[in-house]
Amino acid sequence: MDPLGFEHHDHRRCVATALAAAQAHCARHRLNLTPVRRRVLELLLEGHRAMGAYDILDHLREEGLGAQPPVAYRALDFLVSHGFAHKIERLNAFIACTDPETVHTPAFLICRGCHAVAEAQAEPTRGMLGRAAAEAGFEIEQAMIEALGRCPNCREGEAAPCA
Amino acid sequence: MDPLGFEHHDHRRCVATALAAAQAHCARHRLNLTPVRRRVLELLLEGHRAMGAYDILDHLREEGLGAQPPVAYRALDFLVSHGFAHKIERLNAFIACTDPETVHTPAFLICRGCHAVAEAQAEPTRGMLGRAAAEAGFEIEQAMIEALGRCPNCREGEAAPCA
DNA sequence: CTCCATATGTTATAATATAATATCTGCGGC
DNA sequence: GCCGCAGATATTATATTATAACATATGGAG
Repeated sequence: MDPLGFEHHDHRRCVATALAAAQAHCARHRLNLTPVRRRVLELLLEGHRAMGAYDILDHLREEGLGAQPPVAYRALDFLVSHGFAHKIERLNAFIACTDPETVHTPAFLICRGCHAVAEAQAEPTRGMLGRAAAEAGFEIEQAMIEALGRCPNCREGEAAPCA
Repeated sequence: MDPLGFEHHDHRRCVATALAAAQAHCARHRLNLTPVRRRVLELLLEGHRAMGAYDILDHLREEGLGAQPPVAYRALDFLVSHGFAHKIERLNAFIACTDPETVHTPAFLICRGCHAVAEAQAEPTRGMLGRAAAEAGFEIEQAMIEALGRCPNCREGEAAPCA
């Protein structure tokens, strides 16, 4: 998929590419992409949507990769802390990062129709928020930006039926 | 404290003022500010920080206003849905709104030192996020912006000790 | 007074997350 | 080799956050 959007795409290929990239990144940075961690990332990439820790755990359990919550949470912690995945606080769910190589402040566009989630770039230290923080003397270290709304696909299906 | 900041202030007075304003607002809009709802708002205003639903519930229980989770959650739902309070997703906690009369997109500055939370104004449909959404054809209906960092008071206590 | 809408009370349980402890595994040093 | 350590995993138990479902009360409209 396009990292910014809701468009259709060659999904099998994007999973394989992202997984290979993650593996390469881990090799370069001496990170240990263990089978569980790798599989969780793969599940997130395949799902291509926000998945709960217990959704993940169900898959792991079926595959004999672990049956208890900490297994899923530890793998997710690893992925999140190294930028391979993000947590969507609004949904208590996790999603694969669309661009792990770039340090960025992600913003998420969450469709309330189909529950798809797109990742966008944000720049919290600019704009009104940055100004307000600067005025208050607050130092922003990390920001979470999640927008709820309608994706283009879901907007098509509704529209004004009046008249 | 000033509604937008981390400054000290006449707290007793700000609680009373906000509570009176809420009461007036409810009267004008035919909203039912029942004792539990009113007390929960007062607790949030007094606490002047993000409080968990179960923190609230503890107080209610002590005061004989309700002992089960739904009591707290229902009151919080009322307050949030009418703009008297906000939920901080990042903390799974709730905080009194500093400006219920103005329709706004709040952004929160959460201090990781003292856990104070300040409310700022944001404008999600402008800036990078708005542009990204527009490009993707996504319609933002609601946004949640939560920044983690250090408030001015906590920044003072640290600072570079080198040299 | 009755009906109805709204609010409250209560029980039970769902969903999300972590603490604490034990075990395993690979690997550098000796 | 094998000791000891660091990181990873496994398991048990429990904490924390949230809601479903249903029963009861309360106050105003007709």
